[in-house]
Amino acid sequence: MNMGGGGVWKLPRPRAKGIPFFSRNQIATTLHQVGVLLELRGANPFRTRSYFNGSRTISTLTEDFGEVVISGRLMDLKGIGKGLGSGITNAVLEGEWPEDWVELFETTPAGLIVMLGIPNLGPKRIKLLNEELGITNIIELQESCEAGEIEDLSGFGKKSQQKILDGIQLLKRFNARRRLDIGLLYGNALKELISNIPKVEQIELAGSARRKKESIGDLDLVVGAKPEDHEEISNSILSLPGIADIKGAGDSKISLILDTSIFENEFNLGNLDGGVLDAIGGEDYEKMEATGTIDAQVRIVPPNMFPFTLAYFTGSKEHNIRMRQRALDRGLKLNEFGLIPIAKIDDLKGIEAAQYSVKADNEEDIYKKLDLPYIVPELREDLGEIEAGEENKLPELITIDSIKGAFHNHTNLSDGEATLEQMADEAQRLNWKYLGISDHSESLKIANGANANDLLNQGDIIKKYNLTWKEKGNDFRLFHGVESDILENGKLDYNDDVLKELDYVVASVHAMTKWNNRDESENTEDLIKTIENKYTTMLGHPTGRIIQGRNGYEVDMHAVIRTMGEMNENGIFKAIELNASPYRLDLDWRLCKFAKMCGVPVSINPDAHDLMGLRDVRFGTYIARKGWLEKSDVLNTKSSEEVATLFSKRM
DNA sequence: GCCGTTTTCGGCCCGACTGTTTTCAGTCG
Repeated sequence: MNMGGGGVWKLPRPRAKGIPFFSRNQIATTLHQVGVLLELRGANPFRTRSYFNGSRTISTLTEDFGEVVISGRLMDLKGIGKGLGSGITNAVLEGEWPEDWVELFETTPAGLIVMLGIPNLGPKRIKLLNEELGITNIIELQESCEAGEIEDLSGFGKKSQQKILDGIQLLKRFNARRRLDIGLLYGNALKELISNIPKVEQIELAGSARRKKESIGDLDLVVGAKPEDHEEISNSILSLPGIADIKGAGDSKISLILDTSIFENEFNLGNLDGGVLDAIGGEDYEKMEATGTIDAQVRIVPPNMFPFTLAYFTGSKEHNIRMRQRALDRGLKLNEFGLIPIAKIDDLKGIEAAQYSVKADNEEDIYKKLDLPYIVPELREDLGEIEAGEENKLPELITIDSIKGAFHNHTNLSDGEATLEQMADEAQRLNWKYLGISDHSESLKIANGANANDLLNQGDIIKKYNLTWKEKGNDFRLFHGVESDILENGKLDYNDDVLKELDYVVASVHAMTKWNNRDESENTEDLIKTIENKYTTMLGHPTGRIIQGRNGYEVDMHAVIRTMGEMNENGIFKAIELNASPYRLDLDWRLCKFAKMCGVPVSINPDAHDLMGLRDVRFGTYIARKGWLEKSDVLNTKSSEEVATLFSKRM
């Protein structure tokens, strides 16, 4: 879902074909945007929150959204009341947006929305800047800062003016967030350095990096140590290498800016697929990342508080709200210092009250005290994990060691760096039992797509290798596939005589411009046609998004997955890719759970273009875990015999 | 705007930090 970032916000136009006039994604996005616009108007924060909650409810709905609206069950959903309910129903059934929403969109300068991306600048101060100085976009804001006009405003000063300027630079460079792989690189490097400081008893990465979000804002680390050692540890942290700047250093919190000198070895992004590199800014991006920085917050707490602080700063905010509420229901108060019986503390607050906290040796203890089994960080998003915990139905999440191979990989036959042999060797070094080779297909000229002859030749070579390995008793094989471009009307590259020779086909969209310029229903129809093609085995990078680079094309992925689920039910094997490249992580984790529910196997594919690329499956595994997937939900945990059987289940 | 109910309006998570301010508002997580 496009929650903002680039571009001007516009209310979507109704679909020409009639009811439902708007899709789930359109409604969810609109609700979110109305919420943001209301914030910029200074509306009641609880009112704005109800729009955000409504957006969330609708985007995570597992039922068919149109049907829920048409059958009049919309207002049965928790968080959708009279106001939102009637507005949405009218939009979906009549094709008309509520007047007050239209007014919000028409009268709010789009630049104000972009300004929200500047760190430490929120809706209230943006509103003030707009009203007092007439600022409507980032360019005017920057000019105003440089002219020194901001510091004279009430509530602002020299420091805020400089902070805004710094923030604008940050926003321009990184869109204010960083990809998971980058965040983990910095986060683990800092964790390692701090763990070597004497008297540090515990250290853990918290925040969205620990929850394995696809992108993260800044790093949070929690350190446990005796109070008398805090000052010494704090000083040691401040003298670590890799610190570009110190933003603040208090008793319990240190705020740092890290740069790439934190890494012992040269900063290296690895080999990227040309299309991905272009989408993210080409060589300019590589240069920017090599000279990049990231914010980090380190909190130092006594060991007895460590589990509470860790849980608190791991989040998510939504999960924490539920946990706090759960504590309140039991006469307890949960915060970053402890889990405290309310009856005991009178007016004591914060750290003072924490002396009465119940004891917890680790996070498990906190969950236990609130009558829940331990919930792993990846699941802490308030997307059903608390309910599942109550019923003891939490999933047993997949781990990297159950991966037996992967199916979307390129060789130098198309745009890969390594040969078939090198890729096979590397897969065996990883202890995999099989590797799927799927080079680009003929019509993708830009990626040196293979012609039919070369592709069939590759198949012959693969057969020979497989035979040799079998004779030697080597438990490894290659599967021969192709990453076929999706053509007009869901057609694949090559004719049937070629396709039938392959073990499998990964069907992927590459003509992004065309797919971006069509509406959701057209794209959805074409994807469904592709899936219904006899030779399509799995859908590659389902939406085509590049994290921090571009949004995916509009598509009703629920409908696509539902179709795949029906086909699987009827004995026809169709899988969906979770592209494990940290630049993609597409299928989105929010949809993994839905695929699982529909019985659609997920294939965690690295989309490797060189040997190192194969190791990207770990990012895919993180996201699969975040998406509630268990070993049995993932195709590439199966044995090669099982895979071969599944691939043969065509129409 | 939603929810729940003591059914018609009050509560909605809560604390730290920052940069302003001279006791607090805004932002963040």
